[in-house]
Amino acid sequence: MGEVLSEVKRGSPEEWQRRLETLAPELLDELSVHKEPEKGLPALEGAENGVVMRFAPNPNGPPTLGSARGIIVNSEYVKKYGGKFIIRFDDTDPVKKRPMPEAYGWYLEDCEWLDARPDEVIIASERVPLYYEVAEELIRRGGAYICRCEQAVFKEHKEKGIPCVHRDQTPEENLELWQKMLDGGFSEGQAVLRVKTDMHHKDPAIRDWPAARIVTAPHPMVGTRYRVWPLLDFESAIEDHLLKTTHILRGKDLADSGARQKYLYKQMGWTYPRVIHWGRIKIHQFGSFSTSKLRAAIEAGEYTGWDDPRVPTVRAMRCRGIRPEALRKFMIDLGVGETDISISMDSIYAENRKLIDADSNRYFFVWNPVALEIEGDVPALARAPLHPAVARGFREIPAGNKIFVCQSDLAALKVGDRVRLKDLCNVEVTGLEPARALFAGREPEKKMKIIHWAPQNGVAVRVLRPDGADEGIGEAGIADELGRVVQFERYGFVRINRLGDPITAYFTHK
RNA sequence: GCUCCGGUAGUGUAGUCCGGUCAAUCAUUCCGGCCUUUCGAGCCGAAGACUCGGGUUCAAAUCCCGGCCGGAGCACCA
Repeated sequence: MGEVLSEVKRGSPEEWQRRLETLAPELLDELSVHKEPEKGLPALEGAENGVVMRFAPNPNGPPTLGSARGIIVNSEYVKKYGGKFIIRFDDTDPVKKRPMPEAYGWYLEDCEWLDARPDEVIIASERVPLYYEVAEELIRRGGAYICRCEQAVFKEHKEKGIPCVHRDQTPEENLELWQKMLDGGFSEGQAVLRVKTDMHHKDPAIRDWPAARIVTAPHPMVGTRYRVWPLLDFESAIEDHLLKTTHILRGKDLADSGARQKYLYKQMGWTYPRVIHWGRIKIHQFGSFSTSKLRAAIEAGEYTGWDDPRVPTVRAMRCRGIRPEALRKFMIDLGVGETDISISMDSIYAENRKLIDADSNRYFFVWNPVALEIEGDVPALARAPLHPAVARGFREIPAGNKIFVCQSDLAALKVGDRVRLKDLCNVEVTGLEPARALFAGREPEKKMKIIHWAPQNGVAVRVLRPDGADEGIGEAGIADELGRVVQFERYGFVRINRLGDPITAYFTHK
């Protein structure tokens, strides 16, 4: 080996290249081929013949940006490999994660908007009998038992790794107790269905886990039809089998579910889907978002609703003029890493800006307006392009000797300064309190500071931002842009959401 | 406490499985400059990273061991 290497060292690279050319030219080609990074999502193993994937939210509020990631990535894989994309509502807790009846539709709407229309929609609360069937079969096979330990007692058993007395009940006894649970022979907390795993499993989180419990409170969708409700691991395990799910994308918080559910799969003779975990996502501008916390804040009146621009929901993004394509591209670029990530809205904004810039008409909006009197021959009408680069025509803005400018622009000026009023004329400042100026020519001059302005009879505009609100005056044409995204020059992009006095716009981004 | 999973520029991300093409990709952000009748767009340029320590090897971001840091689970929540 050492000999070979010292020989290699003696030759020049060029010499070796020549030798390689004669020996194996095909290897040389290989050298110059740079592995192109695969665009989009990483390949899924075992996806060659199509996939069945599901996104399984609890409908206790509308989709957030976190949900959007799940919707987009799952649906994108289905687009990529063919197959089926399923939305499954895991709404099996009538109390602690009480579903919101409206939220089911909200999810479907937002999926549609995100270009992720599901091929199938499943609602767990409508399929409880299916879970009962599996429960009974599992009991018959000796894979589950009715545990009547008090919660705290079982917890101790679990920590110490010792089975409780109920673990040895025969299937017949368990079947009888199960029936008693269903029939109302037990009250809440008195009995629970437990899946047998291994009380000596080294990870305590895996030991005999609960599969179903008694809840007597009415469920918002099915009322009091059921008094025994499955827990997530049980419901989800069964559904994934019934739906023939091939790949599960699962948050790291559910990382133990696979290990737990595999005991059930083994007992039932089912094949477990492939699982990919991903980390938690946080957004700088919003922090982490839990639907329940949001719900509480909205109910407390801290926000105007689920589409308040300060809130990280898909509907809020929609109202702010974020395009679904921007969200898709962004989420797909994130990939499916297991690390927890903390991202900035700036990246989404940058993506969105590329999409909306060419389509957005430009308008003047003056925030914190201050009146400016101009002496001289100011044109009565300004003609400004709707877009600086795309020929889409012009907007006409009444001007004249009295207009409005931003207080902050005025504050940066002093008497004697010359400034360009965009698309109108030049002026020379002659006074500040009150603000006065003198007409100073119509032709633009190089290097002159340029500010925008608003007409005396403009429309009142209120911009709601994630970080507050701005009020001011805009040109009248803004009223023609309801529902569209426009750019307020030198301010940023906004979506015109409501006409009226004032017109309400949601801030999109700079 | 027990168990599991991560750690590449400010933020994300590619590369890690199968060590050499990596003086490490792309995006975003930031900073210069140009251009522009917007502080938008565009163009040019710059800066910026392999968690640490050992080991294996001719060669380590990549393999092994240990430390540190971070996250998660151990609910009759999802």
